[in-house]
Amino acid sequence: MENEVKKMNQHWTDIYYHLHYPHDEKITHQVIRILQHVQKQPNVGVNDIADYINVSQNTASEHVKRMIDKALLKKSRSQSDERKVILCLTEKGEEVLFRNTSLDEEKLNHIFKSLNTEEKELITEAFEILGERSKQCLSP
Amino acid sequence: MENEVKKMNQHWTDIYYHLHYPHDEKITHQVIRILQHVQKQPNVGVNDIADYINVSQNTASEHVKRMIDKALLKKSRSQSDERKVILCLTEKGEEVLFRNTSLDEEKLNHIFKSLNTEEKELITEAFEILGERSKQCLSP
DNA sequence: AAGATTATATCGTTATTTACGATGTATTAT
DNA sequence: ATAATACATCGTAAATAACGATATAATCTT
Repeated sequence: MENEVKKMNQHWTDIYYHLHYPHDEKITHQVIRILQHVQKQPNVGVNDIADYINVSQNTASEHVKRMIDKALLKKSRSQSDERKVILCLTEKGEEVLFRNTSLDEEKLNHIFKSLNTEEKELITEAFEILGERSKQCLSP
Repeated sequence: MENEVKKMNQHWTDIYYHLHYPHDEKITHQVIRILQHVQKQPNVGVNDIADYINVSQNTASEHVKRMIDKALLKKSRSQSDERKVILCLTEKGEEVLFRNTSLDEEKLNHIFKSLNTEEKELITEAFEILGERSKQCLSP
């Protein structure tokens, strides 16, 4: 059981290493993590980011500012509370996040073409199950 | 088919978002990528890194220097050619890479416990297949 | 053996990033 | 009216990242 998990992680990192996009942009982990958080959680504000990446509020604010300057994020205010900022990804933000966390669709397609129907179904279903179950874990 | 791939990427990012370790260290993408490359490829030297992350040779050399200072990498020289540096990960390097690219074993274990035997086998096999096939793609 | 090539290292420099404490400014709550 | 909340900005400090130029040592070529 323990072992299954370790092997799976082995495959997980192999898959990412071989199938990720060539990420040529110079981007930090913090920025990626902010993009992820904004994409996956609703109504993320500056303080949520500070908590999530574990920095002070002003630092988070500056991250957000820089990311808006780079057109990765858009900012609006909550209707119910005008103090609160609501962030969302710009198209560019989506794209940068995609290129830095997803698998290369071309390569994936290539692999899928080499699989038989049974294997394809197997993989599709495995990811469906794991994707759903992961959401039920406590959010990070 | 195209659609299968897109859905899979959706699950891929969901899984990572929900199951990654809380990475508290401030680390750049470049450093992670260097760690990955050194771990997954044999006999990586300074120039290999420069090519891989697309920077000039001196920049790569300085990355390596900083990473050695931080005890993420170890350096030795090739026996057959004393000019060539051979890099490998220190234990700390392995650990940092693990915490920044793998899935949280505890969370994975928790999920595995909630799966029935059939689902477990499904997932295990899916990752085995995908892990193997990904290695046959052209290396990045 | 001299010169060229290769692999890496170092230096000087520049720009950007990252983070924090302190302080300021709206907006909402009491 | 005052306090609390959510965010923004300023000043500052340290680290990072990148490059061109130059240096060094090992290996290859002729």
